[in-house]
Amino acid sequence: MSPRLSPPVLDGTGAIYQQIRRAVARPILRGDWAPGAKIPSEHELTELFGASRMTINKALSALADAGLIVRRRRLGSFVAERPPERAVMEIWDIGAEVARAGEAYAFELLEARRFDADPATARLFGVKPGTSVVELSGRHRADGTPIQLERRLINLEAAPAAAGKDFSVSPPGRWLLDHVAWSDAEHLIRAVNAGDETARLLEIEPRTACLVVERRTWSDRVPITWAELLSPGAARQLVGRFSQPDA
Amino acid sequence: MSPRLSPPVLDGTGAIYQQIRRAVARPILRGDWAPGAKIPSEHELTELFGASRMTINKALSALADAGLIVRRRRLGSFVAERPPERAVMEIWDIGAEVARAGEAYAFELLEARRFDADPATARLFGVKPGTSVVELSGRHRADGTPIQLERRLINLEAAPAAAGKDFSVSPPGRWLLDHVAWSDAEHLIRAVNAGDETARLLEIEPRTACLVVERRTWSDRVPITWAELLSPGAARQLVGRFSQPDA
DNA sequence: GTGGCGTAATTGTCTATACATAACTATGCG
DNA sequence: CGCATAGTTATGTATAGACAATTACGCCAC
Repeated sequence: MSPRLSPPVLDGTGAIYQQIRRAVARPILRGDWAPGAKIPSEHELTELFGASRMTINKALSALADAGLIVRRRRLGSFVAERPPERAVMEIWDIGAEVARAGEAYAFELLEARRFDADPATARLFGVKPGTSVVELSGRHRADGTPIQLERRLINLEAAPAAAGKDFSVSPPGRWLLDHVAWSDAEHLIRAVNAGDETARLLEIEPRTACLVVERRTWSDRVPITWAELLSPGAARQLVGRFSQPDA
Repeated sequence: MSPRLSPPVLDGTGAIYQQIRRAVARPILRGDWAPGAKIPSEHELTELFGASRMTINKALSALADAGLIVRRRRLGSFVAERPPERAVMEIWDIGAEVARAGEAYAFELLEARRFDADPATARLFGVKPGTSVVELSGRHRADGTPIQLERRLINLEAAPAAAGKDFSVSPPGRWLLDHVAWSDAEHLIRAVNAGDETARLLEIEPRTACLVVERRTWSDRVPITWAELLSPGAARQLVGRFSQPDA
C-alpha cells in the first residue's frame, strides 16, 4: 500500500526542491496515489532523494499550500481528499450544487455518438482531424425541473475509458473530474437568448435569457473535453469568492 | 523615499515568518507603499526584525509567490507593479479590457447621489441602516457603442475619499481598485432579459439576453462597494483560465 | 477494562552558515 | 572611447542542527 516513488525521477531541471515537489505531485495528479494515501515522511524522503529535511520540507510545504496534500503532525502527509478545484470552479459540478440545495438531482442522456473529428470539430476542440471523439448531450434536472443542458465532446485518445462508459444515468462531467486529471481549464461565460429547441428542452419561454458556460480542459496541452453548459438565467447563478492572500 | 516600517509591528500571533510577511504585506495592501517602491533588503530586515535571513527569505518568498512583490537578484525586492487581481478577476475592469482590444473607451456618469442607507439598501449592502452611502450609475462605451451599464453603491465610512471624487469621466470601479484596498470579493453571475429602460440605454432590442455580474467587496469584513455590471450577452464574454499548481 | 500519562513519531519553525547566481558598477587595458 | 574583466551586492538554494508543538499509541495503575 505504500506508494512507490522511483527515486531518481528528479528531472534535473531547476532547484532540487522544485524537482522533488514535481516528483511528488506527479503521481498525485495522475491519480496513481489515491486521495488519503500516506506520503513517505520527510525523514524517509531525505534518504530517498538524498536531500536535507529542510529541502524536503520546502517541497512538501509548497504542495500543502497548493492544496495537493494535507500534513498533520505526528501522523504524516497525505494526498488531499479533494484536490484543488479552486473556489470558482466548484459550481460547475451542478449535481453537487443541486444536492447541496437539498433537491433531487437527475441526469438524462439525450444523445451519444462516437465519430472521428471533422475539421470544424477539430478546430473547436483543438485535436487533430480524424481523432476519435465521443459527443454527448444531456439534460440535468432538479426536483424534476430541467435546469441545464449539456453538450460535450470527449477526446478518446486522452480518456479512452470514456468509450465504454455508460453515461445514461450519471453525468459525464462528474465522471471526468473523478477519473481524468486535468492541468489547465478555460471558461467562457456569456448570455444568450434561448432558441426554440432549447426552450422546449428546458421547458421555458423562447428568448429567455440563458447563461452559457463553455469549458475546455487540457492535460498537459492535450485536450480532454469540451463542454457547453446552458442554464436559464433565473434558475442558477454562478458564485465566485476571492480573498487576498494577506490581511 | 525609503519606506518606513515600524519595527515592532509584529503582532505576536503565529510563526515569526508569518508575522513578518503580514508586516510587509500590510503597507502594500493599504497602498502606503507605491507599486515599484523598493522594499528593504533581506539583510536590512534581519536587523529590523531581529530574525535570521532564512526566516526573512521565507516571508518574502511567500509574498513573491502571492504576487505582491517582485524580487530581482542584485537589485532587491519591489512592490509589484500590478498587485494581485488574479486571472479571473481581470475582466471586471472593463476599461482595461476595452483598451487592450484597441478600442476607444469612455465612461459616462448618468446619476450620482449621496444618501443615508435605508433598510433595503443596508441589507443588500451589508452596512448598518443610516450609513452614509454614495449611489452611482453610469454607462461604459467602446468606440462609441454602449457596452455596459453600471450601478454602484460605495460605503463612505470605508472610502471617505469617494465623497469628493468626481466620477463624471473616469469610472468609479477603477478608482476604487486603485485607492481602496480590499480583502474579500464575491461575485454573482447571471443572465437576464433586458428591460425597456436597459435596452434603451444600451441601444439594443428589448429582451436581449444580458450578462449581469454583481460584485461586492470587503476590507476586513467592512463592506466597501456593491456593483451591478450589465452587458449585452453578445458584446462581451467573461474568460477564466485556471491551471493546476503543478504539472 | 479504563483512565491517565509518558513516549515517540512527525511536522513546524528557526538559526547559522555556505556557496551559487544574477546583474549592476567600477576598473583597467588597448 | 570602447570593451573586457573583476568586484560587489542582493537574492536563491542547500545543509546541519536544534527545539517546539501535536498527537497516536502503548504502558501502567487502579
